[in-house]
Order: sequence, then C-alpha cells, then structure tokens
Amino acid sequence: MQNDRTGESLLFLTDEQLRQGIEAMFFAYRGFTADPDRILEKYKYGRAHHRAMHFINRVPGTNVNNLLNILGVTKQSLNRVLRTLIEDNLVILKVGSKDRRERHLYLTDIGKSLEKQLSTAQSHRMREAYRQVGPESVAGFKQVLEAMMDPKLRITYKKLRNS
Amino acid sequence: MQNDRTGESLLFLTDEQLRQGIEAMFFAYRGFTADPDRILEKYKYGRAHHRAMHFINRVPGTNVNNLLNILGVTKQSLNRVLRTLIEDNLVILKVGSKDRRERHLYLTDIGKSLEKQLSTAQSHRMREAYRQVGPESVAGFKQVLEAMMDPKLRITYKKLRNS
DNA sequence: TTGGAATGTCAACAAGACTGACGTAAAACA
DNA sequence: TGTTTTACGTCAGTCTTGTTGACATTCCAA
Repeated sequence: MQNDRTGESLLFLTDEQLRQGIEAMFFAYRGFTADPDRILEKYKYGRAHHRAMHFINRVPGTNVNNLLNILGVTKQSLNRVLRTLIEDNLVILKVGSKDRRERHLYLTDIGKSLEKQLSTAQSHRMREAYRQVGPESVAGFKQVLEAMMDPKLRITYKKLRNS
Repeated sequence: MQNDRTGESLLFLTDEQLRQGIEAMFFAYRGFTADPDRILEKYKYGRAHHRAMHFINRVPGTNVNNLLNILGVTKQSLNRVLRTLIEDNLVILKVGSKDRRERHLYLTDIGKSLEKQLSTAQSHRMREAYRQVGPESVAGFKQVLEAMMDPKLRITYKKLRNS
C-alpha cells in the first residue's frame, strides 16, 4: 500500500526535499543534545556518560556486551566511561550469579537521580515539539526515523520499545 | 489550532512515547551518518569535513563567520578543517572584493565531486526512508525536527530552505 | 583439562571539540 | 587622521570520546 504511489505526487522525493531533511536532522540533533549537555557540564560528564546511564536505566541489569551493542562503541571506550560512573557511585556492577564472567550494570540512587534530571530536560524539549505538531506528525516522525536506522539497530530499537 | 486538543487523545505525550522518540533520534542519527562516514574514511576525512563541505556547497561564497554560525563550532576548530580542505584543493578562499577582510569559500571541482558523493550516499538512505513511509509521514518528520531546534538555528534552517 | 568467551586493563594515538592569547589587515567611526 | 572594531588566522594547551593492539584473568563448556 505504502509503496503504491501511482498517480500520486512524488514531489516529496525531490533532491531539495531530501536536502532539507538532512539539514533538519543536523540542526535538530543539536537541539536534542543541548539541554542534557548543559547539565552534564556541571557534573563534568559528557554525552557518553549520558548515553550509558540512559540505557542502564532502560535495561537494568544489562551486561557489558549488550550495552556495547546498543551504544556501538568499543569496550575500551565504554570502560573508561563506566569506570568514572562506578568511581562516582552512579553505577554499580554485580557479578552474574549464573555466569560469573558477566557484570550486570545498575544505576545507584544517585545515578537514577542524575539520569532523571537528564531525561527530564531532554523530554521537555521533545514534549514541547510533540505538543506543537500533534499526534499525526509525531507518528510520521517516528516512522521516518525508524526507516533510517540500520536493520540491526532497528531490531534493538524495537526490542527496547517492547520491553 | 494545533494547540487546541480538547477532547483529543494525549497518549502521544506519555513518558513512554517521549522515551521512544529519544531513542529513535539516537539510533536514527547513527544511520544518518553511517554512509558518509564510510566514504570519508577512505579519504581520511571526518564528519567535520563533511559538514563544512555540505554548507559551502549549499551557500557558495559564504564567509567564514557565517559558516561558523551555521556549524556552531569555534573558529579554531573550523580552521583546522578548512586548512586541510584548502591544502587538498577541495575548497578555495577568495578575498572579498567589497570587504577585503572577508574570505569567501567555494568548493573546487574536486570538492564538488566529493560533496556529491557524500550527499548522494546520505540522500539515498533518506530517500528510501521517505519512500517507505510516504509524504504525510515525511511532513510530520520535518515538523517535529523543526520544532526541536533552538530558535536561532531554526531561523538559520529556514533561511537555507528559502535560498 | 583445555579452548574459547566475556571481561578488564594498559598504552598509544587521533579527531574534533574547547579556551585563551596574540597578530594582522582592513573597515568603520569619531 | 587616528583609533577602534571586525574578520580572520594561528599558536599552545586541554578535554572527551573514539580507535587499535596487546595481554591478563576468569570461568563455562566441550
């Protein structure tokens, strides 16, 4: 159905439309990260810390490998971030009870509190945007984003959505 | 009109919906940059070079200050990128004829060719996404992104759109 | 019991962002 | 005309976040 566009205007597929989409992504992503970035600066953390905390909060007890796959960075890179979060008592590691090689990650109460602060700031901007444009536009927004993901990440995204 | 949602479902504004939007942005941005990144790697350039080339192509003859405002980085950061692009003959500087303090930036034919390669790769993914979801969703996508931008960048975005 | 998987650590490096300071040329202004 | 401001460039140093490669430890499973 969606691919059957016979007789329908294809103006939305012009180079100009695509260029606009590219620039919209670029400028919007700056807004998307701006508010959390300001908070993180006060705590001397970076975006990498935010991302780690977000997904540890989202999937409590996740192991390092799983988090690595979600974040798409090397273990060395993630490890540096996790080390500071653990040192600062925002994250705790628990050795797996079934497989004791695995480390399960959890936010501490302090970690949860900072994560809440960050997600509140980020959600606030998104809520305003959603409210301004209405539910139909929001649905379209998500559909395009989902279609732009790499297949593997799309699966990850959907799994998170249904958990 | 858009803000008048009396009696309308507000389910699209739940925390869960907002969280999904946040994660969709995160995963989609990875897809958004993946294809150009692969090409850039071959030429030993980075995302910063791509962004500079994109907007120099978009606004031929722009001066450095204007580009700085669009990109939102410091002049030192931009300068490092521009220097390599000029050295490699992808970009040329022309001293302003009216105000000789200004340097106007242009892509050379080689620069245009690489920019074309990058934008083709990036557009391809976006075109596929657009095609899959249809024009109404694309309109919604752009509306949400525009609403998420910082006001100053929204103005920049609109100016580019109308030029 | 041994191989391989999961994890962690050390070292080195690079891109790309930042601040601060300084220099030069040219325009604008008083 | 002389001074100030603007535009741009550059040097130096720092930080975050990513990379690769090498190697150690732990421990499950064949």
